[in-house]
Amino acid sequence: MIHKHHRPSGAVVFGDLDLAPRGGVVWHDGSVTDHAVQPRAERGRPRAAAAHRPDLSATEQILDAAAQLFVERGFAATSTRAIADRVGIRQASLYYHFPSKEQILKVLLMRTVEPSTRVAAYLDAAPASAVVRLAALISFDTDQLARSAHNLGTLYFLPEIRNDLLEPFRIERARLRDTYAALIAASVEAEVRADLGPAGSAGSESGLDYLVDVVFGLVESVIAIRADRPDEDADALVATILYSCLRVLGHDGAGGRRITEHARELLEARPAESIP
Amino acid sequence: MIHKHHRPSGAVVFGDLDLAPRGGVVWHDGSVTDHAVQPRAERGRPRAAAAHRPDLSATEQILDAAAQLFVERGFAATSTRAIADRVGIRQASLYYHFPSKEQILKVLLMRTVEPSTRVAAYLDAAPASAVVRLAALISFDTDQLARSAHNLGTLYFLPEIRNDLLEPFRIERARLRDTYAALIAASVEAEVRADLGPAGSAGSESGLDYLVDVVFGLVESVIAIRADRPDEDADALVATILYSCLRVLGHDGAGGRRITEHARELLEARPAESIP
DNA sequence: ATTATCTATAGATCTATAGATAATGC
DNA sequence: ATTATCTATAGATCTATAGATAATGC
Repeated sequence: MIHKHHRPSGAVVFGDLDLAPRGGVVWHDGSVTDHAVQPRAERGRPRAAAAHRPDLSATEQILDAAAQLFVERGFAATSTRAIADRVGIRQASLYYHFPSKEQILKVLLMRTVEPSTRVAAYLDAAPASAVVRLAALISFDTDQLARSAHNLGTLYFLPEIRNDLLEPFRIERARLRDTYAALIAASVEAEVRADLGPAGSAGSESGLDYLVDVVFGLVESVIAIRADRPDEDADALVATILYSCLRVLGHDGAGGRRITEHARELLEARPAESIP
Repeated sequence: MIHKHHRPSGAVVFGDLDLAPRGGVVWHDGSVTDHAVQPRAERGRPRAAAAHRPDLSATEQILDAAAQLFVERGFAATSTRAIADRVGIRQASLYYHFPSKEQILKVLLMRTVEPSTRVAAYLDAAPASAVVRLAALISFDTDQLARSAHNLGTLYFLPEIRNDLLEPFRIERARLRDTYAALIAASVEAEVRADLGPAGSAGSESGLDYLVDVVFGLVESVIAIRADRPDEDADALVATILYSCLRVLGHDGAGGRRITEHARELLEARPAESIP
């Protein structure tokens, strides 16, 4: 069954697809095709107040304001009024660009995870050993989280990510985790594998699964660290996390340094279409 | 200046101290002295519905219901109505036991962190090497988080923990982190210390600080892991996290196993007053 | 004519307080 | 008399929709 629902000022919800005329197209997977990231031309009724970020399109201004507020106060505690105030428009004007508050969150989440899944897809079949590809993924992913605009990774921890609307995000995220799992399985040193006990009675929980959890947790720890102390040196933090991941898997000393170096080269060598 | 404010049914806010007659005393640090954890006697007007958990005092019933909901939906998205419904009382009746929704969260947070700070205080001066004491702390703390009632550790990631009222909780947590930092500084193997570069130009950020972040992050990763897959084997997860922390600090192989074993003994040997 | 805003508001919350009430305890 | 509930409600939100309006574009 297809729902068609005309919005007051032209925005249309048609099946999975939400259209928002000027703001671009909000697809069912939450991505936005925005034809105007550049400063909005002076179409439509003028705003009551001047834009705070006139360098961005209205849609981008909303996403930016919402990102700050969702990170700072959480989703439920951020009113559409607060978002609009920060943008410099009236609360109701948000709904010309997005069909709901949830959709704003969805777009932010999809954008945040997309670069990592893209790089993960490239690394899945890249010409290097598993552990080097894993190191490249850890490095890219951690760096991404360490430098994201308003520490957007924080959004991953919002209780609202369990909302039905956000399933596409959770699926993307699970795919990323799968790539990690495959690379980790092929990267663990024999000594560590032995230490982890019941070596995976194929199917059920193996020691390896916990190791995947730990590495994934280590990568994401950058989010909480940034939240606690925003002024940390991103480079040093990212390096320490990669170093720690490699040690956990049994790669230390000169071996670890060689892997790190190759990972850096692999990332620099990747083709343009895998670069977000 | 002292504020005194009589609540409708006898609850009184007096300076920092909130009194709630039957529910016990809610102290300014958020702890509760509850004189009735046991099934509430049949005082007062009867409830419209039967209690779902008649084995607990009313205050404990509220804390339990709120814990579930805060973890599941977050703080802002949980209404006092929803908490009351789950307890089986009317929304307004909550306010006989707690002066505000924030206070409920505060009590939950203080209770969650208290056992770890208590053990940390004991380990600070316990008769064992720094690395063994650190391993004991990691083990206890992780285990605590892995087994808490409704994965209460999740509350640490709520955006609301920045509320002024919750400063005592943040202070407790910072003290715990300080213990970690001191023990880690004394536990890092020389090789790792050297790898971490600029060996701490006393005062500013040293490589060691990032290592503390990483270990703290590793311990807390148990929260996110439980949230993702609630059925994981807590023992195996805790063991893997401890194992990983030790490897990160340079303690692997037989040395690591020896530390783990001693840490277990140290925890079992601790005096009764440090046992929550 | 199209676009992007605006004003106004319906309807549904939500927190906390006021004060009544139905038990038990003394 | 004390305790622990209840009913009722004030007042402040908050999301989303309806429809008017002030620009530009053709």
